[in-house]
Amino acid sequence: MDVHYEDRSWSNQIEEIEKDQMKRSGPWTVEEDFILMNYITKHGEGHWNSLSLSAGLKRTGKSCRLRWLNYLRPDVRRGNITLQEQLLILELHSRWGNRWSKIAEYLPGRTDNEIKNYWRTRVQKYAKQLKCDVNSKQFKDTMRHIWMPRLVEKIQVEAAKISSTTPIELDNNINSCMNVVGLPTTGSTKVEFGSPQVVIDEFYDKPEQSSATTSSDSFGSIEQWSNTSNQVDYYYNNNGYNSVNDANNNQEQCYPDSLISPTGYFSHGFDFPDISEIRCENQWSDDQLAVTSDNLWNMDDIWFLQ
DNA sequence: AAGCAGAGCAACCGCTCTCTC
DNA sequence: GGAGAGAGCGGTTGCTCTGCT
Repeated sequence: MDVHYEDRSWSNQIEEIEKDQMKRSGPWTVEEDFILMNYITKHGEGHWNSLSLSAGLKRTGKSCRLRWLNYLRPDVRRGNITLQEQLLILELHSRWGNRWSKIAEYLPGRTDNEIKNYWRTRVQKYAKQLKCDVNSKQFKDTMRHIWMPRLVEKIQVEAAKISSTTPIELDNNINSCMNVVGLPTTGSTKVEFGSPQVVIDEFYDKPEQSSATTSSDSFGSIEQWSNTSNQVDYYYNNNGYNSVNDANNNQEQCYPDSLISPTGYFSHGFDFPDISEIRCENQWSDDQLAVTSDNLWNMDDIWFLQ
């Protein structure tokens, strides 16, 4: 809906301009979504202010951009944050803090807004329950020593379930596989089903002794290989990596400079510390530790904390 | 059934960064 | 190098939904 001011009288033009400047706010309507999607499909994204005007939307360019990026983009993934994604968020947040967009880069389809909301609603709530600051050492310790092992354990259980019941047809069902493990779908991703080992790696050197099957699609590739370890290892790599020698397979592997895992969960192995010690140190009660969302700290899990 | 509280999430705001002229 | 516009990012707000009393 192009507006040609030059075809009208001055008063009409001014009226039109004033009308354009009365920007709408609040929830987007289906019609507005449709207009925005149509316009971007035809003309592409960018230049949001002029896009808004040209498309005939009474929204600010910023608002259009946000709506597109967080909601209308075809590759936006909606729905529950998976266990793997939760683990990833905790890990990456411990490295980068509130760099939501950077964290979002590692969770394809998730937006920075969504991750930020997750952090604020779930993680900060949990910190509140523990009566400690989300940035405190106390809370970071809980994350590292209690929450993350718990997540890893749950991921292991899920992985075991998958391998013991239905073999996954990697070639035919790549997207659902990615959904099951909740792994990034960009770059090359390796997932070991049936054992706790899950590897996310874009430039990972394949262990020579492992037998692997690989499938790929437009999003990347996924590789399955035989079990050699009971550890859960998450290896990340991206551009600008450094190398770490892997003692297990005596082979050099590449790790990104920016992704040396601060918590250790995404490095080689991890330790399960004495939880009672941490609890004692921080004087946390069962109630404090047991009550939270995400089904991670329900009452059934109290045994774990004891 | 009504009222209330809390959770979840979409959208907005303000600041900063980047790019262009 | 500086100004202005556009874009991006993180923090905050406010609306809606759900569950509890």
